[in-house]
Amino acid sequence: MSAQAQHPEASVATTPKAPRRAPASDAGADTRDRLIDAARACLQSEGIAGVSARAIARHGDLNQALVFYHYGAVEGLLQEVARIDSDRRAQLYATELAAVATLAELVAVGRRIHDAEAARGSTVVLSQLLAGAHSSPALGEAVHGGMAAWTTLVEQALGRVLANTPLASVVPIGDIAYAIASLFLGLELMGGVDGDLERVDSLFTSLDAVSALVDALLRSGTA
Amino acid sequence: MSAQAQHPEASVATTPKAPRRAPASDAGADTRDRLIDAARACLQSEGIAGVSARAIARHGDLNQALVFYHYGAVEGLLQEVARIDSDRRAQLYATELAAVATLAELVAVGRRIHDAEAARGSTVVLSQLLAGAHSSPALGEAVHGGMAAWTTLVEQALGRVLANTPLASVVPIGDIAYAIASLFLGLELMGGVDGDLERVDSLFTSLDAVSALVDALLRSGTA
DNA sequence: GTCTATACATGGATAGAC
DNA sequence: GTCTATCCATGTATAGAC
Repeated sequence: MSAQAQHPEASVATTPKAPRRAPASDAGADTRDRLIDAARACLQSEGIAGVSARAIARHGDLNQALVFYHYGAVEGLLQEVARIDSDRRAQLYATELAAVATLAELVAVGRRIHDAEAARGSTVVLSQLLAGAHSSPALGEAVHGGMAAWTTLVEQALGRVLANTPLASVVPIGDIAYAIASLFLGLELMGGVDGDLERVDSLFTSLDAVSALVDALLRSGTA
Repeated sequence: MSAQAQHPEASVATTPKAPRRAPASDAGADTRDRLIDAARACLQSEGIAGVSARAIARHGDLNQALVFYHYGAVEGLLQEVARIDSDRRAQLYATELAAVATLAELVAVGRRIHDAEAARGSTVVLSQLLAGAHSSPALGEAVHGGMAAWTTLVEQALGRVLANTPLASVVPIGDIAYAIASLFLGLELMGGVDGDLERVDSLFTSLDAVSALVDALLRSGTA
């Protein structure tokens, strides 16, 4: 994904050139959207190793040069994808998790989100971006924000679930939230390889039963 | 990572050419080992997106053409890396998990394995291979075997832990084992991005406490 | 803002010398 | 079995026309 670097680096971008990122202005906004979508599609079907300005352009029937005009380089575009997806995800999770008050509900929301994200293919995109982030600090930074927001939201929901419960002071909520977020990621990666769609479904069904049990125990231990 | 494919495909490899895989014979065995090591190092420091025959050669001070002579193509070499690492991992896990009889021991083994694998960098390699596997069925196949073996070993250990326990008939061992394996993977990916080494340590410490508690409950519920 | 054309670099893969 | 040299495909990035 990288060749040379005869770019003048991060100069101040004097006047009309190299809008390192979206100029925020009106015109070309549609093209930028199409570039984002194309990059996502490319990431999804070719993987991070198959991404290039030309490959992205193909996926959106766009001109290869537009990547450089609007984002300076392929990586700039990928960073933008990471940011946008992070925001969308944060909003989705915030909405879904807002009403969660029991473990069973948390599991149900987890399944719903997983199914929706898997169907949309956005977890594939995320895992590919994460793999790419390993060798690109800037991309890593762009992805990291989204992960942190994710973990925080799960943490808050967990806090609500366990509030006024004997477990509240025992269970390390931050750790568990981190584990849950990691588990989500791992499930996607595993699923991408073994192609076993029923596995995750079975897992969630098991968690349904277990969470209902724990909820009952919690209610009896509190009240 | 791919350009053209003017390779005669998987012909029968008449006589002296294109030993699609390691000829198993003596000579050149050392070179093959060095190629494997170089590929691993390359995967680790450049990521799947930065892997190429030339990049691999650089990492091992080898000649680029050797990749094609010994493995037919870059992907063949990566598949070999996946297989070898899978075998090593399966052996390590089998040894470590053999003595596990309680949840606390399982957690302790989990921490030890995670630390060892993280220190060695082999989880980074695995996650990069997994990302690459998404767009390469053959590589996916090579990686999948290792994951399955992994899950199976955890499953067997869990079975032993819960044997003669009220939970044995309630807990879906296969699902939990799959979740544990996924969690391992996810933790590595997360860690690669947020660079927070203490997080996982903290998580394992929490799990130590929880597992000890559950073990006590199990023992009192059985005996 | 978008396109075509083009420079230059890198990578896959092979032939042939050693 | 390993190396050098080489061909050709692909990719990055820019210049300049529209």
